[in-house]
Amino acid sequence: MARVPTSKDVARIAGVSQSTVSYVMSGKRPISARTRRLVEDAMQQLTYQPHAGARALASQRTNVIGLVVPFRSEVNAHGLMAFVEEIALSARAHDHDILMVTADEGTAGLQRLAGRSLCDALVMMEISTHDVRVPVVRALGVPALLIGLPGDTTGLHCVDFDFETGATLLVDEVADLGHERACVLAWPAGFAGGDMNYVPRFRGAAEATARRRGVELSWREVPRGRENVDHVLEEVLGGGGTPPGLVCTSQLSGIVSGLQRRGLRTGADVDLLALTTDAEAEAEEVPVSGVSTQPRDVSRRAMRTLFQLLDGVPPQGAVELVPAELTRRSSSRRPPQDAAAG
Amino acid sequence: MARVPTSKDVARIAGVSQSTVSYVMSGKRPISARTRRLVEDAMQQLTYQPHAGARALASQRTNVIGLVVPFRSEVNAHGLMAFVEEIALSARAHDHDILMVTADEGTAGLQRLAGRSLCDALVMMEISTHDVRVPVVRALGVPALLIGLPGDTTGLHCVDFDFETGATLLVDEVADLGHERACVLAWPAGFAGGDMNYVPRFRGAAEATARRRGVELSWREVPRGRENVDHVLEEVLGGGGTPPGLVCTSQLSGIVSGLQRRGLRTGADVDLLALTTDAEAEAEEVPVSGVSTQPRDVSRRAMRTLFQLLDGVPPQGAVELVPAELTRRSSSRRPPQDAAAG
DNA sequence: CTGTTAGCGCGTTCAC
DNA sequence: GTGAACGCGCTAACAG
Repeated sequence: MARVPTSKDVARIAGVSQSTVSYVMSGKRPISARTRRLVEDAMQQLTYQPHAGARALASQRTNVIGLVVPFRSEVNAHGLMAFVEEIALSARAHDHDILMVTADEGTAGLQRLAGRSLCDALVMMEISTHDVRVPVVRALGVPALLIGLPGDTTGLHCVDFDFETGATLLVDEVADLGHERACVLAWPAGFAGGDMNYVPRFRGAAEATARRRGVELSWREVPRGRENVDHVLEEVLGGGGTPPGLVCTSQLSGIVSGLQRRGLRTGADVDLLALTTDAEAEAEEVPVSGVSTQPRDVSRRAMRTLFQLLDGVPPQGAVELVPAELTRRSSSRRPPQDAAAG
Repeated sequence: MARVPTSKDVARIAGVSQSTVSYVMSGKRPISARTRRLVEDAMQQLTYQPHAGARALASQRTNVIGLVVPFRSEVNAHGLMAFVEEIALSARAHDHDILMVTADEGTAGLQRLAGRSLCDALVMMEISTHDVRVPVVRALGVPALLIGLPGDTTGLHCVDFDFETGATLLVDEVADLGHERACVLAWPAGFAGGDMNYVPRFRGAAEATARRRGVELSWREVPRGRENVDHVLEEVLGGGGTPPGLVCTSQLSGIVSGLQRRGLRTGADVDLLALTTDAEAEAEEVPVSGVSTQPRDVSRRAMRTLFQLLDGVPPQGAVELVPAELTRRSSSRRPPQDAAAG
């Protein structure tokens, strides 16, 4: 464990002054080719790396992004991992690192990260309508980016998936398939604390579209557990007659199993669409059609605007929605040409 | 965005010197009750928090642990999240934070974290037998803790699950159930890079136990995908007669579905045991018996010894294995009393 | 028990 | 185009 080389060592070996080394690194001043080579060679030779603490102290910038991770989230683990990985990758692409705090630290985590100057900016996910952390970040005055929409977005920067358009696409597809009835197998009542506003956003758009298309829409919350799934499916499908077009927003695999138990093949006996990630949709034995919530896209956009903020680019909008797209796989029939075109 | 208060401000308001403030915080010197109150009141009043960079510069300690996360891992996402969350929680319990780097940064990430003094120690997961990162951490001389065992553990500290005992428990259970044949539905050939030594460790112990118990053991690698699962199950179960006791080490849900497709009920028509996490085992419709790899336990032990290292406690052993336990759920019958006792 | 002082390693004015 | 000098906020010897 030999002593770590400092910029002073580099300067000595290169035969220049310490500040010259600094300018070679930052590029904030023109440096002659010869001097630059001398310095860079010295750095290589020593495998020099700047001390993060010293740099943070002098420059007031840590090159670290604080990320609040909701481990106890009810959304699927794969989706969460996708968010986090993509955020980490984006950060590295901008020469930043990620300091991770768990969401269950609540506001204390935020105050620590900001107050101790552990990071330059914050990223938070799973924002609820009345999220207690929101007023805190606002007051903190730290650059922040929220993934999800709080009720009041004033003074904030948010990125979220466009659930409204997602709902529209899904219900439109059900209508295009000729169904007179649609059923949304929806998030259970207390899902993720019961205060996620994408639920009413999705529902509002779904109902509006159903009205527009003359489709009868029923909204069924599906509690966890096999019995509950079976019970809801019995209510929805037990009456006989043509089953309604199904739109599933959570617990996809549980519902797919439930349909299997009833002897229904998705894409043949019943049309199933889902709001979920591509990965989850494709993991089912019969790949599921529907709208992807695109966690990676959302993360990328979030980080893009976050770095614009850090670079002093004037923010163009407080709220950014990632557009929804419908992907047809095998769990639903293909609509007739004319309907699809309409 | 007013100026952040410093310890100098605290000192001025408390009417003491800056170093006294420092000693109140660190407790490295006895402080009179009166002075302590003065200082703490001033801190409260200013909502003072020490500057992490400045502290790191002066103390040579960052209070940050670097964590290398293998996002692209083939092990299940839930298990990975459990590891990471538990590590984050343990870190906070010791007043440390987690700096996260992705495993695909390779050795570059390690050198950056260590070279720039971004953290005091490293935690790495998914260590393979000839992991290229291992010689690097060794050379770096940074306190490190590996979750998993490299081929050569000299000079390192490792924590892993006790796969040998796990295998023994599983095969013993199959024997206790009266089976003359056992079949391990094993990791596919190139799993996680094909160099994870828990595979041969598990296999060796499984085969030794089978020999000891007079059970005929077959080892079948199960490649991904429904067709592959079905194909292997056909080979294993197609011959008619009593099916062998099944031990599954990966792709549990795919295999459970495959058994379902063959009309076999686990726990009745066939005994199924698994090596997996409790969460995954209990997520199946018929909860699966077997041995849990205990990601949270492994993480906790890892962090415990890591902090002992950081606190200068002499390390008691280079390799620590988390003991295996068998949990009986519904996917396998209960062995007769006398056998279980044996 | 407390205050004084000298760094920690780097960024950034100034002079040259 | 370059170097000397100061400050960032905190810790830890050294005095008293």
